[in-house]
Amino acid sequence: MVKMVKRASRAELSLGRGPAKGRARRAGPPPANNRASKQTIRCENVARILEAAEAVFATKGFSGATTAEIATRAGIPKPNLHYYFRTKQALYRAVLDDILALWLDATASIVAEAEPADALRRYIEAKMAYSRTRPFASKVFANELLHGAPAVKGFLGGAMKRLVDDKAKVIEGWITAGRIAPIDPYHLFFVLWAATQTYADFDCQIAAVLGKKKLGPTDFDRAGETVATLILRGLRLKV
Amino acid sequence: MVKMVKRASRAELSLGRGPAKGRARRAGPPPANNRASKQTIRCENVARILEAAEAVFATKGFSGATTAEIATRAGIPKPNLHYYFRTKQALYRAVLDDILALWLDATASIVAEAEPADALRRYIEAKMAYSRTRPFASKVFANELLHGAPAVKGFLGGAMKRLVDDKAKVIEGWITAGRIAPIDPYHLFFVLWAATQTYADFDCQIAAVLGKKKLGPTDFDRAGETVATLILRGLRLKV
DNA sequence: GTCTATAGCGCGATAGAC
DNA sequence: GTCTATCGCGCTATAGAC
Repeated sequence: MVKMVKRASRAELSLGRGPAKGRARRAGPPPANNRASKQTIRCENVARILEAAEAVFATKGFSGATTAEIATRAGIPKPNLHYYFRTKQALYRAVLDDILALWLDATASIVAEAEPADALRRYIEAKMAYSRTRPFASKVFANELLHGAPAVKGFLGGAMKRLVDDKAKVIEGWITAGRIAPIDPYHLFFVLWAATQTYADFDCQIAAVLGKKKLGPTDFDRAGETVATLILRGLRLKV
Repeated sequence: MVKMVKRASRAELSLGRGPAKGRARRAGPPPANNRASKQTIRCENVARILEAAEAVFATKGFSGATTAEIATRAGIPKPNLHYYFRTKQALYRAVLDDILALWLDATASIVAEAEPADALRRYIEAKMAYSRTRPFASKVFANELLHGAPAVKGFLGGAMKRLVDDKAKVIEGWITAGRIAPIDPYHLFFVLWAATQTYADFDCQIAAVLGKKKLGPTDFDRAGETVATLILRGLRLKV
């Protein structure tokens, strides 16, 4: 199994969406004084490659994506891509690593002390916002899951399971306290994920059925409102 | 299976190859009538290829799938596959055609005269049953949508849109009659699709989070119960 | 660090004997 | 109708000049 590499340089890339979690910097050769511009170039190129790769992997899948297309989209020659990421597989892993961090963050509002209706509404809004602003991330993840999650199985059964176990306890606490109606907390999460991510993953189907060419902000607003209404009522909470 | 046989004859037509002379192939029941046995062999082979192709396309995606693997899984030599389906693309289209028919059938219970709670519960159970018994079909369709639905865009904006327009009117009728609480009928369908298909498409994620190796019948039962409960309560119906 | 040119090879598709 | 043997394209990845 390939070890995670080049994590350090990605910390400050993330395209300005949300605060980057503090990560250890690269433990490489000590930087000389006038390396600044070179490092900047490297960071910029890596960022552009990762952004291009996310888009191409999202629309073509892993096997359908070509390093040539990623390089073209990133505006760099193809061999340079292989200079920054030795293999297509390594580039894919790097893209996925970025996405996994996003996924863990979204549950932040689900805590025992919160008002259940507020917490769930905020969670749905946060997930729906990801679907709107980071559709490629959602699609790359969906594609990975569809094919059996070869690269993220460890994550799913590890960090992700622990997080959901934790949040499921919060939900159970709310049920025991009579603050929400009884429900299976795990399946509640599965439904929430599905209902929000479907607007990113299967946007073309939703747009086609709605008779539109593309989903717009109002579609996402209406979607979020519908999901929140169904779930809150479904837990016998005041909408 | 009946559908596959039907599709087989359609594939025969589209191939435009006339009947040719030859003899029986592998070991099996001796032919009572030359013509009939040839057709039987053709139907059987086409059915086996379609079944194998659905599984391989589901787990590998279109580009990740190889005709060699499909042929091996179907138990026939690779060139024979190209004899029945001239190109990989044509085989993929044939697999999709089978799946689209399934998708349209599922809404049968949603009719104005029905009791809303019964109709919706039956719909959820039907969709969940597809996720359990035809996971490959769901995955192939999901994969197609993820990549922008190049092969089924016409279907989505055509037959599928008309069907959903129709069923949405039924839902609206229920709302106007005060039989269910107000909701956007289109987004209700999107949530229902997402919540049920996620158990086929992303089964590995759900299994991993539940700490299991694979989803079993009881998982699907519990999932269906949770989805039905959330939706029925979400429409202020008695569970 | 950058990029041209190309090696190496897996894959879809076919020719042609049986 | 079946199957062996193979072709040629397009892809990942690299060697080596600048």
